[in-house]
Amino acid sequence: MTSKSEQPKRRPGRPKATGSPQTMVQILKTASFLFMEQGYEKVSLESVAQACGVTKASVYYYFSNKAALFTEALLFVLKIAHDQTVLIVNGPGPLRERLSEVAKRHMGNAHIDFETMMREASPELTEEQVDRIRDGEQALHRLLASVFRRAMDEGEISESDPMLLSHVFTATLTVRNRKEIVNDLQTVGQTSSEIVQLLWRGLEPR
Amino acid sequence: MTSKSEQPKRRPGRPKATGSPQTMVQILKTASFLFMEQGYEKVSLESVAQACGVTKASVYYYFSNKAALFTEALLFVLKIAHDQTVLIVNGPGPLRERLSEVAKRHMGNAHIDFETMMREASPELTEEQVDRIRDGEQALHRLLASVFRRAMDEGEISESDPMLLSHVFTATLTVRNRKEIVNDLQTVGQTSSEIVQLLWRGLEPR
Amino acid sequence: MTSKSEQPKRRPGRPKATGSPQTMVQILKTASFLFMEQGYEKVSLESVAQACGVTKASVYYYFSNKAALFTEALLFVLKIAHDQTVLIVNGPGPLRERLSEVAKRHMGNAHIDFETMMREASPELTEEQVDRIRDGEQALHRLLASVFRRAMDEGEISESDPMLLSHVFTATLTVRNRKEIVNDLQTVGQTSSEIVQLLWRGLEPR
Amino acid sequence: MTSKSEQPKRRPGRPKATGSPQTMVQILKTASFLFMEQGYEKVSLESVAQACGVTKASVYYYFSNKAALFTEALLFVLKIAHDQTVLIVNGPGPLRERLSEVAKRHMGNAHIDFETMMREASPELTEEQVDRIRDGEQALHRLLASVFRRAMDEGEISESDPMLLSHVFTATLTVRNRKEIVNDLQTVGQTSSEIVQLLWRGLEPR
DNA sequence: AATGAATGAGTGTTCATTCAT
DNA sequence: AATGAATGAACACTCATTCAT
Repeated sequence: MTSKSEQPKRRPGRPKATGSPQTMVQILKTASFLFMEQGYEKVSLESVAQACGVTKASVYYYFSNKAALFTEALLFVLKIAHDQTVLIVNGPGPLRERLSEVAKRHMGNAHIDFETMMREASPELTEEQVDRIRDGEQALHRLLASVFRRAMDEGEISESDPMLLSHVFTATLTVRNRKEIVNDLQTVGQTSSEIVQLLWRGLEPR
Repeated sequence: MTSKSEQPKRRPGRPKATGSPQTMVQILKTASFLFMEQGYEKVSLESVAQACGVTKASVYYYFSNKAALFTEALLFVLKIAHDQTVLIVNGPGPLRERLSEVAKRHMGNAHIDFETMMREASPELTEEQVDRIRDGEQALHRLLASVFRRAMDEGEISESDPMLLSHVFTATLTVRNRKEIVNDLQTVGQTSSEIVQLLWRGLEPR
Repeated sequence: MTSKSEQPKRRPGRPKATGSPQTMVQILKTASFLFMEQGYEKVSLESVAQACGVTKASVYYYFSNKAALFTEALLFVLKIAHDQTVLIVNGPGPLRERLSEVAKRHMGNAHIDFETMMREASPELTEEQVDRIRDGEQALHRLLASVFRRAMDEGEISESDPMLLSHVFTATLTVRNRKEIVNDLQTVGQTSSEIVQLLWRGLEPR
Repeated sequence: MTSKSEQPKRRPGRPKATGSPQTMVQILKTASFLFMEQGYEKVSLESVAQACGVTKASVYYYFSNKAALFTEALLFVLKIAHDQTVLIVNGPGPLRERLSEVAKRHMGNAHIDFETMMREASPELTEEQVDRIRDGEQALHRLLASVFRRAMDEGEISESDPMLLSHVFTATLTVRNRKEIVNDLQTVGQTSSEIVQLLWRGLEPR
C-alpha cells in the first residue's frame, strides 16, 4: 500500500491490481463463495462473471487467469477465517467453549473439503501460488496450534502434538458436509458442540 | 427339436472369452483409483481408457456413461473397504488397536474427501445412482457404528452417538491428505496411531 | 434362386445371401419400416438389430454395411408398393376411383418423403446402389405413367406428359405427412379422395 | 450523479462493431442453405462453421445450440419465402401466372421436403421451437389459402378447401427435387409452368 | 475500465465397422 | 449362423483465454 508508484513494473506477487476496487472486490467475494461451494473445476469464469453482473473479459481485466483468481479468492477467505478465529480464540471463557464457537463458524462457511479442493486445483496452479495458499492455510493451523500449545502448558488439556491436533480438529468439522448427520441433529450449532465434546472427552471411559 | 434340447442349449456366437471380464474389471479398478485420487470432473474417460490401454469407446462398451462408471467404481471401492473393515473390526485385540488398524487401511487408500466428491458428482448422477452409493457408504458407517455401540455396551468406551462417532472417526482420517503432517511423521502407520490415540484419550486432562 | 451354387463367387448384385432366410427377411422388414419412418441417418444398425432381437454383428452377417441394408430395404418396399399398385390399377372401375385407392394405400405407408430420404442417403451409397433404387422407383412411375398414357389414348383424361403427371400425383400424396391437414379431415381415406378430386377437376372453373 | 446522467449513458466497452452482425447473418444464411439442402442431422455445426470461415465455437457464440440455430435458420427462410410470395401474389396479372411465378421461386429454393425435415428435427427441438417454426409455415399457407379463397369468391377458380389446396400446391412443387424430371425439361421455369397448368386444368377432359 | 467477438483444446457420447470365435 | 469385444472417426457442446476497441 506504500511504495506502489515507485517502480514502473513490479512482476512477482499479486499481479494486476489496478481498476476500481469496487468491481474487483465484488469479483473476489463472488469467486470465493463459488469456489468454496463448488470447487475449482466446476466454477467457470463465465459463472463468476454472470454472478457479478460483468463479463468474462472483465474478470480477466482484474485477474490474469483462473488460477490467479482462485489463489486470490482462497487467500481472501483464509484471511477472513483467520481474523475471525483470532477474535474467538483470544476471547474469554474456557477453551472448550471457544473451540465450539470456532467450530460453529467454520461449519457455517466451508462447504467443501479444503484439501480436496487443493488437490483438484494444484495441477493448474504455479508452485508459487500453491505455496501462497499453503502459507495462508498454515497460518490458521499455526494459530490453532499456538492456542493448543498454551492450553497444554497451562494444563488445560493433556499433552500431544499441537499441529496434529489442529489438523484433526479442523478435519472433524467436515462432518458438517454429511447431510444425514447435520439433518438428524437439526442445527449446526448443536453438531459443533457435540463434536467438540466428543473430541474433548475422548473415547476412553473414565 | 432334433438334438437341440438335449444339450444345455449352448448359446450361439462367440463365447464369453474366459479372459474377457479382465477388461471390465481393469477399467473398474483404474477408474476407482483415478476417481478417488482426482474426483469426478477431473477424471476424463479418455484418461481412464488410456490408463487401461484401451479406447474410450471400449469404456462405453462396458459402462453406458461417465455417471454409470463412477457409480460402479465407487461401489467397488466401498465394497472392498467394507470387507476389509469387517475383517479388522471382528478380529481380536483391544478396540483401540483395531481402530488404529482400520485407520491405517483407510488412510492408505482414500485420497480425497468422499463427501466433497459426491457433492461434485451428484448433479450428474441419477437419483438412483446417488442412492446406491449412499447405501454403500452407509453400510460402512453402520458397521463402525455397530462396533462402537457394542463397545459402549461393554463399557469399553464412554457413551455417545455411535453414528456421529463413526463420521467423526472417518473424518479424522482425511488428515492423511495433508502432506505436511504425514511427511513430518514419515509413516502413515504412525500417524494413524497418533490420531486414534488423540481421539481415544480426548483433550481433557485426567 | 436357380444357378446359385454353380459359380464359386459371384461378386456384383445382391452381396451376401446365405443364412437362414428367416432372420434375413426379419431384418429386411424391420429395416424397411424404420427407414421409411425415420430416414437414413436416424436409423442406427443397433436399433435395427435390437428391434429384431439379434445383435448388430448379425445384421452385418447378412448385409455388408448400412448402405447395402438401406438399398435392399428400399428395394423391398418399392417392390411391394409396385405389386400393390399393379393390382389396383389393373382392377375394374373408373380410373379416378382406382387412383383414389392407390392414394389411400401410399398415404397409409410412406411416412417420409422419398426424395428427401434419397438426398440424405445418396452420399453414402455407391453409384450402383443409387441406380438400383432409382430403377425401382422408376418402375413405379413408369407403371403409373403407362396407366395415364392409356387413359389419355382412350380420352379418359386430357393430354399431358404422363411421367410428369405420375410425379405430380405421388408428390401430392405427401400431404398426408402434414398433421393439421390429415387431422382436420380425420381420415386418410377422405383426404386421399379429396386430393384426387382436386387433381381431377383442376382449379379452372367450368 | 455528476455529469453522468447528462449523456445518453454511453455503454462501456467495445461498441457493437458496426460490421459485426455480418458474422451472425452470415452464419444464419449458410445454415439455412445447408439445412434446406441436407436436413437437420446431416448438417454438422463444424460444416456450418467451415462454410462461414469461422470456428465451431463462434457459431456457439451466436446460437446456443444446434436446435436454436436450426430454428432461427428456418424462420429466416420462411420469412423470406413469405415476403417473396406476398409480393408475387399481390401483383397484377391472372392468378394462374402469379402461381407459376410462386412455383418458380419456391422450386428454385427449397431442396428438401419441409415436413420430412421437421419430422427429423422435432425430437431435438423444444416445444416452443417447434411451435415457432410451425407458425412461420402456417403463415405461408394462410397467405396462399387467402389468395385461393379470394379467387373462389370471384369465380376465378372452382370451389374447394383453400387450406388443402395450399398444401397440395406446395407439395406439387417438390417435384423439382426429382432430377430426372427437371433435367429432362431443362428449366425450372418450364417445369413450374407445366405443373401449374396441370393443376389448373385437372385431369378430367372437357 | 470494461467489453464483444473469436478461438483452440478438450469432454462426453454415438455409431458404423471389424474380427476372432 | 451368430456373437462379444473392440475401435476410429465423428459430433455437439464447454471453457479458459486473447484481443481490438
